[in-house]
Amino acid sequence: MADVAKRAGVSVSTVSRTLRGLPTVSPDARRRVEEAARELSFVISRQASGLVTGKTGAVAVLVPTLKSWFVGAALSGLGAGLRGTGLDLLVYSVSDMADRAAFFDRLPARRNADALLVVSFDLTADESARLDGLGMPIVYVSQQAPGRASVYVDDVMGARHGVRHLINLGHRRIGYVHAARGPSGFSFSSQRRFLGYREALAEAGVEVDRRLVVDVAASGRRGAEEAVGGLLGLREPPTAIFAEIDQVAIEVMGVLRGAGLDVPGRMSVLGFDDHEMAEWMQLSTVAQPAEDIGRTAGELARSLIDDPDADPALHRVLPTRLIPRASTAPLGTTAPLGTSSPLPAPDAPDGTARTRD
Amino acid sequence: MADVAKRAGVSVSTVSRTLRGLPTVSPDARRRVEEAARELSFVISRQASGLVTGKTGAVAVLVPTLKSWFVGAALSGLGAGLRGTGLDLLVYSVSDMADRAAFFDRLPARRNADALLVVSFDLTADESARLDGLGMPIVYVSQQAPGRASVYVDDVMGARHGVRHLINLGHRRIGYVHAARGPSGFSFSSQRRFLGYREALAEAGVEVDRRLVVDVAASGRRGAEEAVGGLLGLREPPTAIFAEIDQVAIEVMGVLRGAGLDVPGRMSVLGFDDHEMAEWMQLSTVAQPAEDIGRTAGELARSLIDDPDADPALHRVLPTRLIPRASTAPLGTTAPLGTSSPLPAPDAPDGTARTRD
DNA sequence: CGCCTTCGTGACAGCGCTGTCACCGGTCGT
DNA sequence: ACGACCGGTGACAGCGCTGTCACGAAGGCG
Repeated sequence: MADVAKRAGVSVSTVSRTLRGLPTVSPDARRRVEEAARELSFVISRQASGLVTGKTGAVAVLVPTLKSWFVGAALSGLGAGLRGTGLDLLVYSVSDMADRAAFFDRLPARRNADALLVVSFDLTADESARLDGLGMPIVYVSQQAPGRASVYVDDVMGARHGVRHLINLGHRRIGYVHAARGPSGFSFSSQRRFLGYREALAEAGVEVDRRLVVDVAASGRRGAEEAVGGLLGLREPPTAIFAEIDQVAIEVMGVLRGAGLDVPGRMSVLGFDDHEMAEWMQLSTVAQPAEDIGRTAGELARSLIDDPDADPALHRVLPTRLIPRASTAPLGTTAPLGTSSPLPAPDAPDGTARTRD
Repeated sequence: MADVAKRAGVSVSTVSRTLRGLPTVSPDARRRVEEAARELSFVISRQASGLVTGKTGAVAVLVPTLKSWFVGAALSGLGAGLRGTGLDLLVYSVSDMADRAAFFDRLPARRNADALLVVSFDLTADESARLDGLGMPIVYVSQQAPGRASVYVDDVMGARHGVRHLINLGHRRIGYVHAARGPSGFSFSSQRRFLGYREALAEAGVEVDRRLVVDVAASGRRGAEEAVGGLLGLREPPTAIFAEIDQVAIEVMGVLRGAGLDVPGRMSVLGFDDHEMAEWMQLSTVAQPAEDIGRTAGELARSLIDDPDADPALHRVLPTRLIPRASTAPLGTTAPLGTSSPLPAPDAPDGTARTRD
């Protein structure tokens, strides 16, 4: 910085003021400083400025994994939301138990970020208390925390709309497939989606049949085969299946088609998420705006950082959106064997939205 | 830190030494300091220590997107590789052109990280030069840069093995589907995989038929339909299709099955990546160890940071691995309509590896 | 024309650490 | 028994910035 000052013929104070965009700099000095800074490709050291301002210029985000579609999309939106704010993104991916203990023991985010975002992370009471003691703004993403800022999607409503869509198509026996995920995250959405399923059935006067509710035990094909097998083995099998997440829905579709059952002719399948793959597979699904969630969380974090008086317990609930594609159809429709889109010259309209609610 | 010192009854110097793990601290003092630090939940401020040591304690990673399976997996591995080193992970996701210009103009990573990892990012000459002038260690991931450390997979060999697998199954007319991705990344792998395809054919004495090589223009089903339609419309259509990436392979499978063509009975399909979805879909593929790539990159970065004498141009080439699943089969096999795994009680062995090379 | 205000600027302390140096007591070698 | 040595410790400067204060010059006012 001293170099820049010398080159521009001003003091370091003026350089600092210029580079921070303070108004009390003459146009002439400003120009000279900017030029000198460019020539020396000088950038301010966050470390040094942070030392005195007490700000780090970064937000930390704690995620249970980086290999999930949702986390990737949320981070992507978060990055977009932070752009132009000068805030950097510090990612702590904490999956196994050893990492986890280390993270909560050392709390490396402390003092190294201005805010912490916690994404889909199932916290123990101890961990939660530890974060509360952190003394920095926290935003919970895809989960709720009492008294803390949160951004999440209305999973209950989403699931209700999804199931209602199936009901409107004439389905009454609707299977539900829980996604058994690790112990580390996502349980908030999981519970709420199932609640929405039950509410939609109740609303339609359909009783919940526990035999129609199954778990995908393991990840991978095996679990889906067992779950679907269980459902099909019932005396009264379902005519539609609602899966908690798209991944499971896609596995279910694969298993059904592999067994020669046409989707949606013989079985409608509905997912939740709008995973990128859902479109490729023509899966009807309840979309959650993962990027918007990230972006919103970023904005919330920023307001918490900039404005100490901001309500630290602000909740933002984002809407879901039903996207009917070709994996759901009215009850009783029996499509030709094989599925919707023929080739090479498609002789049917594109499979999207073949019905409406 | 002064608080900790007071509480432990020692000087700040001793606290600093203890917390940094220097050996010249008596066991007694060490214990007292650690206790005091825990009680006050004190963590060292990277800002302040960085100011004097010149290290930031973070590595920056530049990615073209966060919504790609590969990037997620690589970051995940990177995180694992960095764990225990005390290095934090700073993520710069730069996709659109405006961001990009801003990033390379301001180079925010400068002085805020000890090393920069550049993942699958197609750089212009100017950008490349700008990074070279950064004066910090750089590791290129999933791409090569002359004179710079790089970690990548042997795409050529991977594609060769994949195509050889198809050839060993008796296929001779093998289609190739390019994945048209954005301008921002992945072109390195793209070129190399196609090269491997051609090499494998040459090796087997099969001439490359340009009509068998198609592009998926848009993302989404539409592009795949056109590509597959083009292939099937040929006088001599292929009997197998090799897709540059799993995403495209899965779309291709969906289109084929949607058109009533059995996979692999009528058409074998092979992908590249081993996207998580590939297993769910029983897609044969050439796996690239995305997490290992990330981990290796992290190790490389660390060695570059710790050891100034380390070769800044070290290349690490990781192997691919062919994973035959149920989407490829010997030429001439005609499976029953519908695919491999029946239900509820599977009466055939699991579809994995129905043949070997 | 002298006074007060405003604007632009420079000097300087100090943010929380680390590296260096000096120092002190005890142990070892001769 | 004496100096050399070493493990353990504290004092202190200084890393690169920012915030505060003081100051001179220019402009506005009575």
